[in-house]
Amino acid sequence: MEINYINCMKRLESQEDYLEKILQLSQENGVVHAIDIARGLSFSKPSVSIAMNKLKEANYIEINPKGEITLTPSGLAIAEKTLEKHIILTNMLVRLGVDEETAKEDACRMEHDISDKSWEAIKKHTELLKK
Amino acid sequence: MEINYINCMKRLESQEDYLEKILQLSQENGVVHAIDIARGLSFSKPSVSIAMNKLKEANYIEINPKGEITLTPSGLAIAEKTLEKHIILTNMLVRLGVDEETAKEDACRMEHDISDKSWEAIKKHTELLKK
DNA sequence: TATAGTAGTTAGCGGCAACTAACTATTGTC
DNA sequence: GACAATAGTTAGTTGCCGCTAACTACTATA
Repeated sequence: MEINYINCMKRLESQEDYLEKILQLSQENGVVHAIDIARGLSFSKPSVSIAMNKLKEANYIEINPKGEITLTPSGLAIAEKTLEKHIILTNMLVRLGVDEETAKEDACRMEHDISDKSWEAIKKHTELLKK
Repeated sequence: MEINYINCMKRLESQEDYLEKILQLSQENGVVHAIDIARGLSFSKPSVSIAMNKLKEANYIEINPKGEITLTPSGLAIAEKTLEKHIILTNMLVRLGVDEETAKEDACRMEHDISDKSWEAIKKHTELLKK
């Protein structure tokens, strides 16, 4: 098999992790502060502070004067897709016989690597399986 | 679903890429030099030179005075596993309807993220499919 | 009201892994 | 033998993304 190594580069996956966490926290608690993200991801406050500024610059989140963080439509789109990937990949692995712990860890990394094209194919397949 | 973000950290994936490429080149051409790797991965010579020293330090490769690079048993083990993941993941995606180009690109990233446990499960599943 | 705790920021650091520029050493050809 | 091409190395840079230390600002309580 011929293997093409070009375009193997990772996208900015830390951003996806942050956005996914913001979505998850907003679903659980409503309001999201930087400190919640730091606790949720086990990162330091400065790491989160800097990451939030980058996400704001990229127009993925908004931060009001109270420090409340909300996803913009484009940020929400990424967060939802990433979270969905996380959940479905975990389920896929569990169905294959992988223990939940390991499945979650692997899904957490793989969720950043799957192109939209492959993602659509996987989703279609899991929907077929449900029937 | 409860999601655990701890232990989401990547392993050293550039090393796996290098080892995989060395195996592939040795299968194709026999002898492998740093320059072949640089061309194969579209990396600069210095990048490869430094990476080779690290792989040598880690006892994954040996480099003779002529500059010929060979995999040690431990390096070969990683290379074979990574290459196998690459191929099987690509095939999986293609079977799901993803075009070959995209499948290869995605497999190239995902191959580094799958734990041994999940990998065994995936392999078992693909072997079942063959029957 | 003084003091302590909480949230967020700024400055500076370290590891990883790519890069360019510029060097050395070897090989091969006229 | 000289000169060019090829292979590899060294030095220094960049970007990403964590970190700690130390600061500010707000809040809440004795």
